[in-house]
Amino acid sequence: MSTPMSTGPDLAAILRVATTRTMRQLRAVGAHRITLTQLSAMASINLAGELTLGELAARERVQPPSMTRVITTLYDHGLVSRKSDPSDGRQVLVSLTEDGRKILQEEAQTREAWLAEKIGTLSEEEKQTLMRASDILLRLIGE
Amino acid sequence: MSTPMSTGPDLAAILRVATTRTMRQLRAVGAHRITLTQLSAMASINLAGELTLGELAARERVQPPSMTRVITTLYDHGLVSRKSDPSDGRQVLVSLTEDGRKILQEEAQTREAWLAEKIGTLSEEEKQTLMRASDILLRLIGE
DNA sequence: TATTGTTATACTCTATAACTATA
DNA sequence: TATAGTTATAGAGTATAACAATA
Repeated sequence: MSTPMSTGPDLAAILRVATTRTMRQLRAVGAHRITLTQLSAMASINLAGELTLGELAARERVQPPSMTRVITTLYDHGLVSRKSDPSDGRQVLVSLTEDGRKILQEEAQTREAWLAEKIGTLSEEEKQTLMRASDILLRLIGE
Repeated sequence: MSTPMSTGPDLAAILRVATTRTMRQLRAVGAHRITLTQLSAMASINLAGELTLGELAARERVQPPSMTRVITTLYDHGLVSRKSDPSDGRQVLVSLTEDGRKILQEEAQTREAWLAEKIGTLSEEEKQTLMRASDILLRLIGE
């Protein structure tokens, strides 16, 4: 009979600490043309190709007004395009411009460079643990 | 010969997404008496017992002025105490008050409740994967 | 009426630069 | 002079409430 090693509360606590510190590091590292929040939104748009602002807000786990602000800034910089959904004029369809795709590619790489470098020092088994953990986490919080 | 399954860049990208979404969820969930940033600082103080503001800032991965602000707010609410280090008057030693310890315990629990609940649905193996991943992450970013 | 997104507003989080106090 | 922390200031990130446009 094996004793459970990881209880919910303890694991939740260490996950919170690991998440907070990783996030602060991700925000702080390097000098960039776009912020981490913008990068994250752009990556989601790129993955979907085209999607409504509401759907994007849901995927990014922010409220619609917050996403409106992010998209407005990206639009002003020419990185995303907006258009009314022809079949429902209330909805706004968002996609990346060509510039947006280029910037995303470059910035994602430099933004994640420090992490990728550290990851390079890990064993294959450790990398797979992180990959599996990411999948579990994303499923846990609803995709 | 086995092909490496997880390359640095891909893993860095999925880790970024998982971290960002988990963080937003942690911030958004529930109604609280203290913010997530305050909870995080208080947990670090509690772990150390007593430590300098600079050391706390380093552990929390923020700059000293940011930590000064957090501590000032907590001090105003009576949750931490500050005193000059008797052997070096420049340094400020921070610790939790009795109220602080009580609030920390209660808030940590409710703050992490949604996560702990979701964790409860995981298999023992999945929980251990998350636990190992947290350890790897914390080591990766320097403790 | 209900839904989608925007505007107005405000608070949290964090940083850099300049300053004060102590060593 | 060098170090620890604070003050001043500003920008990023996010939310709620109220509104406008469309369905």
